[in-house]
Amino acid sequence: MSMERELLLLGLLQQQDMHGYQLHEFIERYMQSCVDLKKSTAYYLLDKLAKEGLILSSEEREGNRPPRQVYKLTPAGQAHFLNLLRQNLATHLPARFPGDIGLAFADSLPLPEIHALLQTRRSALAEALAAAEQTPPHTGSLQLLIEHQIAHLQSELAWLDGVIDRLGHTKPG
Amino acid sequence: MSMERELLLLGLLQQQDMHGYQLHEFIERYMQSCVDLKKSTAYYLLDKLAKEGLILSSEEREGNRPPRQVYKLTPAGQAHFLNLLRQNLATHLPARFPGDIGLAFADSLPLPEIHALLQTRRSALAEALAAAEQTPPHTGSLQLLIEHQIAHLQSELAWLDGVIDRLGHTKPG
DNA sequence: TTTTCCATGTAACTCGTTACATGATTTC
DNA sequence: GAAATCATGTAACGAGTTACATGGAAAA
Repeated sequence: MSMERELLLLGLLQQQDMHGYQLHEFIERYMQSCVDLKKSTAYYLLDKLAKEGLILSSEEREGNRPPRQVYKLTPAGQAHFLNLLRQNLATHLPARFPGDIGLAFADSLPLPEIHALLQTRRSALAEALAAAEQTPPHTGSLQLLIEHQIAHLQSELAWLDGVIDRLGHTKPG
Repeated sequence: MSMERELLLLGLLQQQDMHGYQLHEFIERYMQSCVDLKKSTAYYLLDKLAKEGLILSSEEREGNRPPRQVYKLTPAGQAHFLNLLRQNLATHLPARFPGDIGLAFADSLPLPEIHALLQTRRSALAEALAAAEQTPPHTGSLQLLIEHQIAHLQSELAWLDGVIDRLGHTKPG
């Protein structure tokens, strides 16, 4: 499993014991900006971490709800978490921009069409930025992620505007 | 196959007929900022595109070199390419930041250590930026990708500096 | 009463990577 | 003569997704 997903699950469990459903819900709600983790994948990974001895599960039940597997870090898990964390903090992972591929081939379309298409992209981007800016403030480190997202989207928007601006006065190749 | 990889291969072949080795080399050299495509994967995908009738292969040989499969777009491939291109240009694909996961859990380490680790990350980031800035200018649209990369890395660096700055005067939670 | 929520999981599948195999050819 | 380059491919593997199955409880 990728080091990010591993770090994510161990990190959340290090803050608080949780069951799979709960973990997935939290990630979807508050961390969709940095990870995308499907429900089945979450369960699968928790199983795996348990088999590796990094977390322990214990069955709990509350009222008449379905029983849940609550996970907690083992000492080995805690140590592993800290190592992953150090590695993650010390590393810069370059981001990829799949949207650039289209730009690389934009010459294949007539200028007015490129312009219209990029305007559509711009709208989507601006909307994402507005959504991020309206996110209510969060506690501690989660707030950091939101601010990062905003800073990034602002930079993207400025860049895209520059591209659109220059579209008009390009010499045909 | 993901729409980006498909667009990438069709787009390159639309500009010029090429064989697998050549395609892979070009991508590695000039487009590593937006895609990572392994050699075997390139061959595999070309096969697949051929089976789908989007490209045609013909064997060529030059001197005593090993024979090569040179690919060219079919009319269907050309049409498909244009559709993918339109879709790509009109869409904003949100970027993910796996480096944020570590930040979300940074409270688990003592402040001086976080500081040191983030300084290491900063160095790597600054180096990537310097490398991007020293890239010799390219023709047409490829230049766009480089400029995007630079703008993005500058924004990332500014943000990271802000984070490091604020590290000192955080109240312990 | 139908839908949504809680809670977990399995089986089949796709995508992509790794590692390996081949073999001639040019460069050191 | 050894290493790197050109050129293609296969087989095995791994990670992750999709679609599905289950079943009670709460909400509409």
